[in-house]
Amino acid sequence: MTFTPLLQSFVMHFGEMGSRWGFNRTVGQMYALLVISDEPLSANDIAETLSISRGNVSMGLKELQSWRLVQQHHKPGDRKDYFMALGSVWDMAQRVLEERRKREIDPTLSLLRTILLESPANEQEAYAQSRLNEVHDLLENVTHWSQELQHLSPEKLETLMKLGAGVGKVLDMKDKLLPSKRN
Amino acid sequence: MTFTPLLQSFVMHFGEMGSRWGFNRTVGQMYALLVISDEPLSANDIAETLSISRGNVSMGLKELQSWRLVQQHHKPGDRKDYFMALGSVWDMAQRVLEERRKREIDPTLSLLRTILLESPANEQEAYAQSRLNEVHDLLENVTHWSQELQHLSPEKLETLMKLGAGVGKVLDMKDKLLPSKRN
DNA sequence: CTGAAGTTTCAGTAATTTCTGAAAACTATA
DNA sequence: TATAGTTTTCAGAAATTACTGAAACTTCAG
Repeated sequence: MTFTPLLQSFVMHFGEMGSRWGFNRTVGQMYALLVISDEPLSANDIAETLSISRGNVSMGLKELQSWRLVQQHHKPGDRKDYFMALGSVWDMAQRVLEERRKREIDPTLSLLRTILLESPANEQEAYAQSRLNEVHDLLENVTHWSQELQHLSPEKLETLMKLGAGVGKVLDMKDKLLPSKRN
Repeated sequence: MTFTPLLQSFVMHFGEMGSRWGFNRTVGQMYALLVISDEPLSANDIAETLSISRGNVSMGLKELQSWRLVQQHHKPGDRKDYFMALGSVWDMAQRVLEERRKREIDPTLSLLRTILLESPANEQEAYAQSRLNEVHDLLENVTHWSQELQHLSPEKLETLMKLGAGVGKVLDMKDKLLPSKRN
């Protein structure tokens, strides 16, 4: 692929942001490259384009696969592995959110559960537990919610987003129309 | 404050997770400590409890203040500064989300805007732009949405979360009942 | 104005993370 | 089975990030 300055600027930026998004610079660059490439790239293509070592590319691809953000692709009569970014932008966003939930929230949630099972040894622990209980409930809510949203179609999600704060009104409406259900 | 093993385990865990949440280990520990403490702590209290240097605490508090997660607090007749975690768990969550949006999404959004203003120099750039355009729209949607959600009351937010995927049905309902509005 | 009590800064060091490149391990073909 | 093309691994080097502690700074009371 031709790597013009315009494309380069995006790839480099994404590398910088990468660390904030949970992966390192080169992994960020690799992913950006795959996203904007109109054809699958081999590990060598990537290493050359970004001027990074072959070994680094191999590790980076492994990481991107663990995030399930890239797809492997084979060309007939060619032994090399080719890679491309996963489907739609929505798919990508879902993957990133899901993986981050797994890495950032799940472990904390499980620790909180065990902490909350203990009976408090003193005042201070009792206070801490009450605080942690709130955190636990919040994280659990967020987790459930994000899991359920994943089952919504992209169109519905878009409607929901466009609705924005208007969702408050819809909720009021629901309460009036469906008083049978709890909540 | 008494720093029992139970509390310690949480503080240390939060330190480890800290890096995934956008701040470093000690900042994570400091924040955890403030969250579970029932009284405001001085910088010295923090340094001692966590066995870290006074200078590090000073920098960490500065960072937590930049996230607007801690509040300064003065005791009458005492020149020391005391610190406590910000209000409710919801407030904390909002702050973290907002700050992360600023750090993770905003810069990318602004770069995407400038890239999309350029006219594509070749096939490859045209393809890249179409892809980046999708990313741009998604990020913009997410940004607007999260901003609007911040204006919803905690109770409404909780209702929305508990609703989960059920929100899809409510959206259908809305379309039937309010066919006048677009979307 | 002085000095005691406190906070912040920052140069240097320590710890951690990332990257390289050569070697080992695959894998398909002959 | 040998071998050529390819990918993976991983020890060590390089780069980055975090932490310490002493010095500089600030603030306030006397």
